[in-house]
Amino acid sequence: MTELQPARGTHDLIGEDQRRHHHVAETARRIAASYGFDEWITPIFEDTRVFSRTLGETSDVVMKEMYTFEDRGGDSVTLRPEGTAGVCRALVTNGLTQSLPQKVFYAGPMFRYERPQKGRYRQFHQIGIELIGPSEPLADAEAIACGWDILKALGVADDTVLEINTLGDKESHAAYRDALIAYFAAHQDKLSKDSLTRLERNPMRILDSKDEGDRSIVAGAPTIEPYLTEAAATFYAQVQAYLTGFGVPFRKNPRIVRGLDYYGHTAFEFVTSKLGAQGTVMAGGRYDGLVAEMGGPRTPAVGWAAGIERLGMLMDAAPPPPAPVVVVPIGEAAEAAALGVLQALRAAGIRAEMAYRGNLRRRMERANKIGARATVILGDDDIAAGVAQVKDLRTGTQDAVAFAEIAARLA
RNA sequence: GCGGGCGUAGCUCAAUCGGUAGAGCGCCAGGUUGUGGUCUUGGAUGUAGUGGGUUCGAAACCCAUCGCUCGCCCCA
Repeated sequence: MTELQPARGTHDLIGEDQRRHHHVAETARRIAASYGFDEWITPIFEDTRVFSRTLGETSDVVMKEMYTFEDRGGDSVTLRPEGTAGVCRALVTNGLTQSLPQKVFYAGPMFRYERPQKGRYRQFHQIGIELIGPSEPLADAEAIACGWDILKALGVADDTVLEINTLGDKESHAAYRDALIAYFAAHQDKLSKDSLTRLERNPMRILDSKDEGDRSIVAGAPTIEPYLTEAAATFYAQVQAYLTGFGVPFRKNPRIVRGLDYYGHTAFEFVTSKLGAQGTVMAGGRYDGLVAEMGGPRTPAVGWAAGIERLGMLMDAAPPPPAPVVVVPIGEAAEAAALGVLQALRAAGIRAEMAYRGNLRRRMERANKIGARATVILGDDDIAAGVAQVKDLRTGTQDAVAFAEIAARLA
């Protein structure tokens, strides 16, 4: 490969791509702020243990998907594969476990070493929120409502459905897990090869197998509800009641699972059918066990994360940048006067550009091409008279405006 | 990590059976050196992803490699 290319799974965000990206992040930031979330900016790389600790031993495979390397001092660091672990680490290292609740919003790049697919990259970007402290089911519903509002504001809510499930508390979860293993073990002969290995290392994952044959077996598998303790069942019912109270439509999906131990109770995903196999657009749940694994006191928390690229692909179009005003001097003498006009426009908050080169016709063409809404044409006669020709490129009308009034005229 | 499809101009894409590469758009310049959009005339651009092989001859066939894409695995 002689020509330089972006590294595999990375991409440049330019033009429309950048605008979509920015619009997703800004919209999320604004709406999260209205819910009382403050933005945290945590490091893009962390001590590898920040992630390995939370991922536990399920994950000799998972470790292979992280960007982990030794720095020059011999310490193992990892480019963050997700946002929650870093936020929990920051909560602990900043002593904020004494100041709960903390309502955190974040946005930024994440890194996973995997095979790129539609909406799935090695460097990608996520937005997310974490509501740390409350153990009440109202917090779960509020986090979800915030996510729903963001999807609505982005115009993607119509193509998206919220699916919720409960993972129960420890007791419920253990009982359900045993029941599932017993069920699938009884159907071992009909399970796919992949699911047989799942049965060994991560039986819950059989529930979202994509294999045709597995699906019919999964269809008959037990759901968690009969195994819920009374407390867990009540919690789940309350989450649903609050969601209804917030006006968030949802569908129960007993097949939603989470791989790691620190998850419990609520698990949810916003799903679209418009992105092929990568249909989950926002996912989250309650993780009361994570802060403790980070070395802090046991602290309840709930949150979600969403891929900016995926949301950007679902959006109709990003709002276009404001149309500029172009200042067009005719001749060298006029250029000096044009600089003053240009800066006056900018000072008034108007997006203004200078037409650098070519004859008048060329400069007008240029202005038109970049989508200018108006041009301010400055000739020697005009300058002598203290005016400029302000031409509206949409209507084609043009008239002389005194220097001092140009900015107000174009505001 | 595994499997399918694809890779030709800045972009979107053509080219019969293997005979030495084209269109549209865009770009640049002129028609019009004080007025854009429409019109019109002309112009530039390709290491055919890369490397190897078969052949008198390869964009086309074969192998490898890189990248993109769709799916699987995984999904914190």
